Amino acid sequence: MAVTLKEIARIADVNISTVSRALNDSPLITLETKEKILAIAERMNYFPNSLARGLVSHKSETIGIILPKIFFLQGPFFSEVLSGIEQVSVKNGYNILIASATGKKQEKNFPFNLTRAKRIDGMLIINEQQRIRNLLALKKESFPFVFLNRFIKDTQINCVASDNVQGGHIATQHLTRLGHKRIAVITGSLKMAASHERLQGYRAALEEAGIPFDRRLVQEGLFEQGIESGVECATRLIEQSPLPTAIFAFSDEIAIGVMQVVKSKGLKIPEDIAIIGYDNIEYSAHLSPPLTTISQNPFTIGSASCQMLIDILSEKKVENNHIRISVNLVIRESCGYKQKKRA
Amino acid sequence: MAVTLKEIARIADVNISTVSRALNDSPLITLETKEKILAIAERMNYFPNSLARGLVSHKSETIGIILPKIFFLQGPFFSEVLSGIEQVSVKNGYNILIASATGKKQEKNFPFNLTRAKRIDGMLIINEQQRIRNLLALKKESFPFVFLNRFIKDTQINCVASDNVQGGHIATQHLTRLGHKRIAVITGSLKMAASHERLQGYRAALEEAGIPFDRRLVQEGLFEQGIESGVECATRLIEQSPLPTAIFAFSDEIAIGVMQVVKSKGLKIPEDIAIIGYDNIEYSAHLSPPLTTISQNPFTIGSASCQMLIDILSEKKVENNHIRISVNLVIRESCGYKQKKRA
DNA sequence: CTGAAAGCGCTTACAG
DNA sequence: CTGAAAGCGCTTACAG
Repeated sequence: MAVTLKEIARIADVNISTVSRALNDSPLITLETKEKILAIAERMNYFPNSLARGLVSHKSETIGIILPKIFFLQGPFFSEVLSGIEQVSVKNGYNILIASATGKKQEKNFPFNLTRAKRIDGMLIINEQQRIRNLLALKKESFPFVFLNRFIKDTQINCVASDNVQGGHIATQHLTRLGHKRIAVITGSLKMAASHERLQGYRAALEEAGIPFDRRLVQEGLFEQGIESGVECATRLIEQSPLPTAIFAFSDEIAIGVMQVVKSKGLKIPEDIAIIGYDNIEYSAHLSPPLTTISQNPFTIGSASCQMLIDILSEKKVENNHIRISVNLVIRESCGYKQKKRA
Repeated sequence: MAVTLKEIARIADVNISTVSRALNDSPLITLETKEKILAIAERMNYFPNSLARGLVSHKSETIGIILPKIFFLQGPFFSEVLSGIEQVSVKNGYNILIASATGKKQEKNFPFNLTRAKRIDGMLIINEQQRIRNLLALKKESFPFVFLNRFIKDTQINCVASDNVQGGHIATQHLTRLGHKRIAVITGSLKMAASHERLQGYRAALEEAGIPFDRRLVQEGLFEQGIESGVECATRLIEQSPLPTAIFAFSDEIAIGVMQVVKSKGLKIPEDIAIIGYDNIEYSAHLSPPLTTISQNPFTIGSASCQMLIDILSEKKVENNHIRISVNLVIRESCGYKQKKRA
């Protein structure tokens, strides 16, 4: 029923190894036989059984994407990362297998359930919480992988991540340059490396501007809570006196919550309080006032990590295995850039 | 190097077929030998080579997800669908392979490149534009698949989709019940079935309310353009006289654009013009005024379709192979529900 | 350049 | 209940 090498060999009246050579562009075959065989294969709609092929070649031509939790799939950030991965993988003839590390069984068996099943050639791990122990197990098996969205100190481990330190830095610098001195910050969970790194950039920028760090201006929010979290934290900040003159939110969604609180108190943005966000979500340009923010490049995180993995799989030299993806400052109106310039 | 049945058999001092039986819970084995073998397998961190297993069992335990374009990955809708698929597939021990139908080669070879490669057992096709011809080819190969997010008339083809007719209907009905007679509508591309179906619901609701259909109140927008498209179409609508008293946008993003235009003209929402959206994106609750909208259930679309496919793969009876996922009306303030009730 | 054979790591009838 | 053998559909040394 299924079209196999055997079937094609029978029709072409050659051995199956000859058919295999024709299909694999082997030099060990005359152009004539090759063309005859390819014509037959095409006519029969032949496609190789990738299981059989993989069993002998030890390659599946598939990249595994390891996700922490399903909820990570939500939000435009991950979608963009996935798009980047997808573009590079398709271009290089690789398939993508989504393997969530969710569930007790999966977690217990990770990574052997994946490395030994031979279904994937390498993996891209998107997992803030991934236990280092697991990564070392992978390393010991010398299974190719790239860790996304967070840097591991171990230089043996390949990483691609957004430059959060830079992001925290340029956002804060933008505010200090506009003359702000009391700059509050609303982080994501302090369990996440991203929060710490951005905070590090924030402190560096303060120091450069000669502004002492004030712990009371730091509120710990939650990325998952988004707007709600922004409302809560901003409410606490607004009770302080003197008021902060600027608030740096570690996500645009948090910033949206902040804007709601600030406006509801009758304060003007940016005149009374400047606000800067992080992520440049689509809606941020349509807020009132349009939100100044940091734009990450999730697509590039995806494409760069996938390219690195494919380079490793094809045994190309990888010059730099700790790639930091730059972020950009997107200036709109919530920090009053234009106004100050004119003044 | 790799742990195989052979290796385990050698250590347990039995034949590899006995090892296979132990691992596969076969009744043809004594509890004693089974336990001995399982202990060894666990200690050695054995996991079966899924390629070899699949080659003989003719099952890959993998579900393919076919996407039209990478850009489809963006937006919360698809992410939710994917989450639903993921939850059901993980629970049933299935992996997910993402196979984009993008690229000339892929498009030309679809679906044989997938069905014949034996990498997947069935597929979920998320593809508004997917050519019917391809679906028939799949059907002819009797390859299991479910078509998502659109209904195909052919009852032989399994479909799971949002009830767009219902959505168009209840949104419009909400407006007619509030007394509106001039209800404009901004669709998505009329090339998309979703637009037509919602329009069908819109017309049905008008008819029920005894309101004649007026072609001039229908503007064709573009889902991809979102806010921009809403701005454009609303601008055209606002030039009409008499003005529509309500605007039904086929996406929340379009509705956001509409709100901007309406406000910029000095018109009040909902007093001068009521606005209703579609999708219930996260931000819609935080607009001013909060947007009344239709919420779809993308997670359920994903989980229901995946369950249907798995039922088919496990040869369970599928009672209904055309599943329509209901939508809900989310009443907020942009149509002035509360106000009218009080008045 | 082509063919015959071995083998990738499994499962599953077939003997016993 | 266990083992020996065949076979899934390929690739790739080894002969010729």
